[in-house]
Amino acid sequence: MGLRLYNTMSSRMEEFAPLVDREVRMYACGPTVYDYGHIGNFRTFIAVDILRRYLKQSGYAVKHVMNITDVDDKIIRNAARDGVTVQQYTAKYEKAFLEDAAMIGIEQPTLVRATEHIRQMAEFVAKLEKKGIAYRTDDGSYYFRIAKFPQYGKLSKKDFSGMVDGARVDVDEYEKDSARDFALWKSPKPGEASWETVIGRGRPGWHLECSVMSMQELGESFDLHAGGEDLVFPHHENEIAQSESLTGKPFAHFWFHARFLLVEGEKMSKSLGNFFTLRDLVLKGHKPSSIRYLLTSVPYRNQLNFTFDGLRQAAVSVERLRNFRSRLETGKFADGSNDEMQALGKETEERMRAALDDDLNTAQAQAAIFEMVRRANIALDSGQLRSNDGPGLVSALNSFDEIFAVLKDDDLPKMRHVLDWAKADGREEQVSPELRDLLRSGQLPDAEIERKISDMKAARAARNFQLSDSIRGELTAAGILVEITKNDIRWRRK
RNA sequence: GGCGCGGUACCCAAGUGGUAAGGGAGAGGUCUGCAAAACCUUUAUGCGUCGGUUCGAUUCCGACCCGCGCCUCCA
Repeated sequence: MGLRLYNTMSSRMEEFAPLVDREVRMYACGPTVYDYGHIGNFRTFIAVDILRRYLKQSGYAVKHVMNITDVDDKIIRNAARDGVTVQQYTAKYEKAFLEDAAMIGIEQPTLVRATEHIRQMAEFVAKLEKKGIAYRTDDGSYYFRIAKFPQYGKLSKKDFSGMVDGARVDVDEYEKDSARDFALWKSPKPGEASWETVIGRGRPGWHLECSVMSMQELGESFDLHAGGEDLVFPHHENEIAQSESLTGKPFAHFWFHARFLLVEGEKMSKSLGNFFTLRDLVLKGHKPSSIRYLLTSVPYRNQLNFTFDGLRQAAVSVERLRNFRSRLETGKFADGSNDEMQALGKETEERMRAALDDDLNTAQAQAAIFEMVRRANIALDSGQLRSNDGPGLVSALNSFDEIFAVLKDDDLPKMRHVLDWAKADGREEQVSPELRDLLRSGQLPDAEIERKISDMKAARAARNFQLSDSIRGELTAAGILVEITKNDIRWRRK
C-alpha cells in the first residue's frame, strides 16, 4: 500500500511511483514577490508542504524545488514607478514571504530565482527558435508556435484542433501568427527593466522560467509538478509545450493542483473586503498554528471555506491536542502496560497512514488522532493508562506532527515578530487588542511564574484557597492559564 | 457558451451501494473547595430538489435548482 495521488494529467487517482526508486524530484510554482502573501497563496504552499512532509515520512529522499518569480510585468512596472531596481523592489517581499512561510510551518524547499536564470532562459528560446518552434516578431519579442505542439491542451483538456493556423490575428501591440501563441520573451519597454542576451534585449515570459529552472534543477523528466489550480491553464500547459517540444521527453509525470479557498463563502478579493494576508490575521490576534491547522483541515482538492469562526475552532482543536500531549508528558502513571493502549498508538499510526495514502486525506488523519486522544483520555481519567503506554501514544502524536506541525507551542514569539514588523512598518493601528492581550502573557518570565505557582501550592497546602485563588487571578490576568490537577499545578501561556 | 468541481446536523467537515468519521458550538451530567482540563449523554430515520436503476441509494444514472473554479500571466 503506497501513496495514491490525483494526477491532473490523467484526471484520475494513480499510484505514486517516482522515476528513481526512493527518490522524489518535485517542483512547485512559488510566489511572485510583488506584495505580501495572502492566505490563498498559503493554502497551496501548505498543501505542497504536506505532500513533501508525507513523502519524507514515507521514506523518500525529496528534492523539492520552488521558484521565486522576481521578475514579471507587475514587478517591473512597480519598480519603475517607485524608481528602484527590480531587485530592490522584490527583496522586501521575498524576505517577507520566507518569514511567513516559516511562521506557518512550511519547510523551505530549494529556492531558485528567475532573475538568476535570464541567460539560460534566453538560450532556451534560442534553441526553440532553431527548431522552428519559437519565432521572433518585429519588435523583438518571441512567441511559441502552438501549431508545432499538437498535444497542446492535454493537461487542461482543451481542444485546440479546430484552430486555424496561419490566420493572422490582430492582438493590439503584438503581431502573433496565432492568437493562442504565447510570449516566451518580451521586447523591452522604455524606462523598464530589461536584460541583454543572445536573443536580444528584453525580459522573460512567465511560463519560460519554470520550464528552464525545473529542468535545470531536476532534469528533463521529473516526478511531480505542483501549483494552484489556476495554473493548470495556461501556465502549466505552456510549460509542458515548451519543455516537451524542446526535449521530446515527458516533462513532469504527476501534476498536483490545490483547489482555491473561499473566504466566508466568497472568492477572496480586495473589492469584497475579504482579502487577508497572513500578517493581517496575526495582527488580528490569530495564531499561526490555528491558521495552519485550518488550512490543513480540508483535503487539498476540496474547496475550503476560510472563516473566522473556523479559525477560532481550529485554535481550540490545536489546544486540545497540546493539552493531551502535556497530560501524557507530565502525568505520573502506575507501572506496567495496558494492551488496549499499546494497540491504540499503532492503530492510529496505521489509520493516519491509510488516510494520507489516499490522496492526502488530511481530514481523516485528523479524525484518527482525535479518536486516539479521546480514548487515551478516558484511560487517563480512569487510571488505566500505564507508564509503558505513553511512548506509543507520543510516537503517534509525533507522526501526526511531522505532517501537521502544530503541536510545538511557539506561536507567541512568532506573533511578537509580526507585531515588531507592524510597528516598524507604520501599521500600528492595525494591531488588534486581542494580539496585544495575547502577547502580554509572554511578558512574565518563567521563573516569576514558577515562583507564583509555588506560592499557590503553599497556600493550598495550608487550605488558604482565598490566597491561592487570588494568585491564580493575577496569573490569569497576565495571560497565564493555570490548571490544578490531582497532585500538581500545571500552567501554560494563553 | 465550452470544460470541471461541489451542495452532508447550529457551524466547519470526512465518507460509503446495506443503513451517517472527526472537530467546534449549545444543553444536561461526572470529577473538583472553586476554576481549568478531561470524560459521559444529547443535537441528521437524514446526506440540495424531483425522478430512475436496485432486494436496498446519501452513495450509481438523468433532469432541475443553488454555489464555486478555469477558459490571455490571480495560489
